[in-house]
Amino acid sequence: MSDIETPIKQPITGHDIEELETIELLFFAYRDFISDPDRILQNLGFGRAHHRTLYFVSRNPGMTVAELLSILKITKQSLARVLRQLIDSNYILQTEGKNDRRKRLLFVTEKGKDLVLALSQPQSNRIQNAFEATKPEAREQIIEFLNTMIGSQK
Amino acid sequence: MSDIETPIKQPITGHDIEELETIELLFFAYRDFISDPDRILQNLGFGRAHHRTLYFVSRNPGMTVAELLSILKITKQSLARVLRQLIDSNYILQTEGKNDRRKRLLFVTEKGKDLVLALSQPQSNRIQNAFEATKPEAREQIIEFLNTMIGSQK
DNA sequence: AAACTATGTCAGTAGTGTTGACATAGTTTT
DNA sequence: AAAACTATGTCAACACTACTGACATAGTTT
Repeated sequence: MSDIETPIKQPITGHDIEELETIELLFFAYRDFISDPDRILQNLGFGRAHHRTLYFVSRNPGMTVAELLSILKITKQSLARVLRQLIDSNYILQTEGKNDRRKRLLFVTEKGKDLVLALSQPQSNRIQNAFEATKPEAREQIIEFLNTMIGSQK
Repeated sequence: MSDIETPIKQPITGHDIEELETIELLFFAYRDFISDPDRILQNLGFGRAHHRTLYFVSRNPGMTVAELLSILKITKQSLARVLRQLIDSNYILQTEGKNDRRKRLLFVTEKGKDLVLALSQPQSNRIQNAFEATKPEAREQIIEFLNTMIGSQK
């Protein structure tokens, strides 16, 4: 029982030390990557969810609410507030589907497009700098690495 | 004025299209990367903040609360709740600093170590798979890429 | 007409984060 | 020794993002 309260004084490590260090790297990289647009969003009273929504709609004009939900992997109720705010403040607009009038097709407005570009700019710059710090041949490999990180694990 | 309500029907793009695509890739990669341990945490009633706390303490045994705060970049009050829960449920323990008795040195317990390893395992596997999908020479470049992503932007 | 689909909304709750204020113990400076 | 500073902890109030479950409406498919 004293066993349970013994402090482990050595850093956790193991055979997969390189992977552990990469976990850390990913945490820091993502934290800082996301911090750039956060500052802009704060002035607008928006959060990260607004950013993501705006981003994916801008990249997939005319996408439906259901498609957006499946990309973001959040619930309808979580998206609802965010989407409402973006529509009410004229960053996004909805049109009825032509074939299926139940569907709401999502588009960014000019205002929305401007915001997306402003939000993405610091992130683009950050990525560009990071690409420039590596060999040109490495880009493809980095993209491959990230692609393999995606999806459910076998 | 009708201008403001014009839907933008073309996907946002630009000269930095590769960077835009990488933004997306990073979003998906991080989302899925973090989803593995999320499932384990849920069963314990913990969240991501618990994971991060446990992780950094395990990697830096004897770190102080202040050091942990500056790594996580959150406020003392945010950490307090999480740290209290981890201490109360015996995953982390505190000892007084030897030189400075105001400081609280943080350690994981055996129980804490076991949990960290369980949480990190799927992430390690994911990273390992991703590394294996790339050329061996690319590892170094990927790490360099991630490192350059970190920090405040010039 | 019935069943299903896409979307929207209501109410309640959880986790993580914030700010500001204040308390206590211990250390450093004067 | 008193004053100032530091490390930590805690209280209250609040914001954002997510969740679940239930229900409503309009439109489509069977």
